[in-house]
Amino acid sequence: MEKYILQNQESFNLEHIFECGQCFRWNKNSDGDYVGVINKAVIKVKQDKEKVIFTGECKNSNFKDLIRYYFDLDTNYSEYKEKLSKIDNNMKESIKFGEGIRILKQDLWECIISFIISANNNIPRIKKIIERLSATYGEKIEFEGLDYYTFPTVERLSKASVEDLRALGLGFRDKRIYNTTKMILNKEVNLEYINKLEDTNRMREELLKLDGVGPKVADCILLFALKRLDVFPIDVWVRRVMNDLYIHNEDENKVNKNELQKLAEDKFLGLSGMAQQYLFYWRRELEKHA
DNA sequence: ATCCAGGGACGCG
DNA sequence: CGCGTCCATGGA
Repeated sequence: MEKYILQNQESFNLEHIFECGQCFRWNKNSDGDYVGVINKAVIKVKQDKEKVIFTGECKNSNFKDLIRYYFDLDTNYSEYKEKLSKIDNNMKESIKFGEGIRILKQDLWECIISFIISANNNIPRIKKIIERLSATYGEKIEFEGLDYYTFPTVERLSKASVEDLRALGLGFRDKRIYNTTKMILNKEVNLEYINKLEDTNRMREELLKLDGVGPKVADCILLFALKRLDVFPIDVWVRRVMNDLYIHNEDENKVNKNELQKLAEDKFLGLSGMAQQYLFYWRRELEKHA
């Protein structure tokens, strides 16, 4: 059993990190700890007061390095928060609410499949589908007496037929997952190449070739797997909160997407992805508890 | 029953 | 190009 402890880590709150919509495979247990799977490692995270304790099984890589990389611990989020807080009171409020958010560095392949599944779907169901996908095509790992599953590899998932996928409850997304898996397998779209690209728009261009990846899904992948903080994924929640705060259109559904994209770009100065996370979490949590 | 969910593909003008 | 429509599924 590996162990790593953080003391007085700035900007780190488990609820904020795991409930802000960026990831789907972390679940809170009865003790309030979160357990999740990163690559081939099952990790448990416990937070009390000024301490964060990571424990887990990790065979293929250095435990501490994996944690520091995945949780983006070498980035100072206080600087982001300071910059964004200066913009207006809305940002100040949303950051106060989600002060412990960090952008996880998620695996590109897993992120692509996960967000294709997210299309016209809700978060609890997205999580269930990804679990079924992992339990069926992933690798079983035992941890503290429970079974966990790695996210399936490209090779493994490529063995699934459209019908196999449909049986997992994917709905109309079955064909998209099937096609995208094939395109990645045969390097029609090369993930290693995308990972090496510098330019955000070149990256997006490549991602948009994949079946089921449109503007919103591409931006989520850019933000959550490729660390592009200058993108602004617009979903129903972001549209809602942006309309409430800045646009005040009678019908939020009629807010023009391009206009909204430009507004975010101008307002959030290269940190629109961070702003999007604070706003999304803030608006969605308030609605939950309303 | 009807609506909605972290949208995208497709066809049309 | 911009816009409407359809797409499976399950929970509210």
